[in-house]
Amino acid sequence: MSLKELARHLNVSPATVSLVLNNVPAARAISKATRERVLAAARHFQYRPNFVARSLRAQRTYAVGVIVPELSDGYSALVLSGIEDLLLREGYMYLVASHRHRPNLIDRYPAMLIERCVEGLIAVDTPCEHPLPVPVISVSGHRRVPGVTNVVLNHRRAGELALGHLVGLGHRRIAFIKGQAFSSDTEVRWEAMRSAARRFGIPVQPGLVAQLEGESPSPELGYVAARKLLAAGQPFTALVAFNDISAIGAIRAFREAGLRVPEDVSVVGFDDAYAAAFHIPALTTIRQPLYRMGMLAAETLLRLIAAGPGAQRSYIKVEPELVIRESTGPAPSDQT
Amino acid sequence: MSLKELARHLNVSPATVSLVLNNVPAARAISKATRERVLAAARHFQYRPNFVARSLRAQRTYAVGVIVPELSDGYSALVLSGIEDLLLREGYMYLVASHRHRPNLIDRYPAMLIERCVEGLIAVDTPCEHPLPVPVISVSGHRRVPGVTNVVLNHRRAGELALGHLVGLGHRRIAFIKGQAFSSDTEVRWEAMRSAARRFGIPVQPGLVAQLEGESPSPELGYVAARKLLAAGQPFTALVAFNDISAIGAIRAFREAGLRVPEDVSVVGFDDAYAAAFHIPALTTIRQPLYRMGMLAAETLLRLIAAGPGAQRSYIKVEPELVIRESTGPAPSDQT
DNA sequence: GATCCTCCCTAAAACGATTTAATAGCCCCA
DNA sequence: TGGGGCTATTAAATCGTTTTAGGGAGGATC
Repeated sequence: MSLKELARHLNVSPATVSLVLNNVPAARAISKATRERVLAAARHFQYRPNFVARSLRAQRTYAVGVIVPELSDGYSALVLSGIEDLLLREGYMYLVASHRHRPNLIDRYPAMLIERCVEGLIAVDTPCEHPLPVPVISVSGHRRVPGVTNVVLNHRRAGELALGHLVGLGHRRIAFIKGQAFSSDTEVRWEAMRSAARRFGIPVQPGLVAQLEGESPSPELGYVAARKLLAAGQPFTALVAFNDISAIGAIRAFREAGLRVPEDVSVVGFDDAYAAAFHIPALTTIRQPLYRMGMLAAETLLRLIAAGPGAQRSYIKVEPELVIRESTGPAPSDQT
Repeated sequence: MSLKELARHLNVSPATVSLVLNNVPAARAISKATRERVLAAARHFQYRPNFVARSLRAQRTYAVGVIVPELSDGYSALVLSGIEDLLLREGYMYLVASHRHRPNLIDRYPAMLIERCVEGLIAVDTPCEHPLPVPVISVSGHRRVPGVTNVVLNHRRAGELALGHLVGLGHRRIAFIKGQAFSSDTEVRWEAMRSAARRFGIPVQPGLVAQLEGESPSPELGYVAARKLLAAGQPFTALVAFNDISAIGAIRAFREAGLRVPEDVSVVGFDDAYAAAFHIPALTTIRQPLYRMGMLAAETLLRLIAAGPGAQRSYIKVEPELVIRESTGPAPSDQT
């Protein structure tokens, strides 16, 4: 039932009904009797305003778009939870699109969402190169692009936490698994690790660095990378993995090679995904406040939408946290 | 830039522009010269039709709503991936809402989505009791509700696969972890297990049945349930868990109790989530084709939308698959 | 020169709301 | 009796499209 029909039924004009139902200041001019008649009828017919019509008129959709690489990788899902909670609380909803790292989709999805008249965009671990006609928040984006606000982890601190922990346990020969080239955090995190290593006086040997390759969100990639590290033959007593998932894969590779974790090799993950706490051994990891990052992104986006184009910071920083569990331990004394 | 402005710029009527751009049959009546002029201008100004206006006019939004309990639980995310792939391919987008099992949200979200003019709804592992004015697909729904089509697993077969595998390995004392009361599959799966046990002549002892309690999507719940089973003191050599996540928690509990998996206890999971293959030990599990279930749900929904109200089946069944990995093995001979 | 095509295009009415300026009725007062 | 000031309501424009019925121009036909 439309507002017009409701008005006809009541023998008043659509304007009257609209004024009353929206309870705008101008509605004080409507007599109390009419007001109540309208409200009663609306209730009786369960009138619900048509959202599309209203959006058209008001030029507001109360919708934002979210672009993620992959829904089922733990990382995006957690950020998304934070985004969702904040958005729904504020009366917004969101459209999701996951591009699975396909470059044509990474280009097309922002355009598609904007065509759907979203009021803003949140890109999670997804590069956004081109300025867009709506405010954009990039979670884990690091490039300075006009109109884009980046929500980033304090990676310098993250590097310190990870390496500080290992160095404190006596490790000196530390291997690394870098993220995939397409992951927004890869470069920044790698730089942070290198610089932390420098500060701790730990050498970073080329033979002790592997990189994740491929797009699957499974531990397989970490497994493959760890096997490469083992194959390289250069001894190490600890590994810092790009994320928890790859850490889990690496642990499996170590185990198959007869190495115990943490007795022979300590492993530090990253993210603190659900899986981390309940893996065997439970993962020591650098926690990213992913849920909070999602909330922060959404909150900032709504603020930018409300403020109109213009004012925005380019960086919002959140702090990592070291979570010590079972996958790290003292460096073995019989270093070979 | 709107169609109207474009028309003014070209000195033609909006109707002409619309006809040409939509390339409708009636556009053949527009002279080739005009047609090309319009197309060129549209390209030049990068004209994009306003989706909201078009939706209002056509009374179509090409959007559907998806309701899930939780985004970050592996299960929903996989189903969602399937849903997304099919929807986007067909030019649809979707709005997500996750209710985290809160009853008021389970009631409100369908209404909210319908108010947003979605053309249909997919409920994943979420009860939908009331008939709604749009077609609804329920993934893992089992109740027969008018207007709701259920996409379900062949649970009878799933029970056979799980118990058949264990019985084949010599297990007779088998423990179970049932799902939470709120999970749509809990009852059906439990019935399937009981009936399979009956067919295999395996007794189902009350002391060997625990139930997941709580809403966290972490393995914690399985851990707690397994500890209850251990505390009950009744011996068992195998466990069938409600899902992979709880199986992982259970394995941790067994390990803490000094039991080896699979040497002392075999564990069968359910779902075949990403975590299953890379857990240590890798999980033997009953695979649900979650991605395909999502696709199937979306495909069916679009078909129902196209067909208009009326015709729909109430059940669509998919088949489970036994995936044998490391968490199951021969029953220990020294049964106590 | 009236009639009838054909060809090309447009006016106008939707879709369902919101909002602004205007109006109709009424009372009061000079 | 005319105007001023209320109060209660509404007409009409608007948002940006789509679609249908129809109109005008020009040439062919009778």
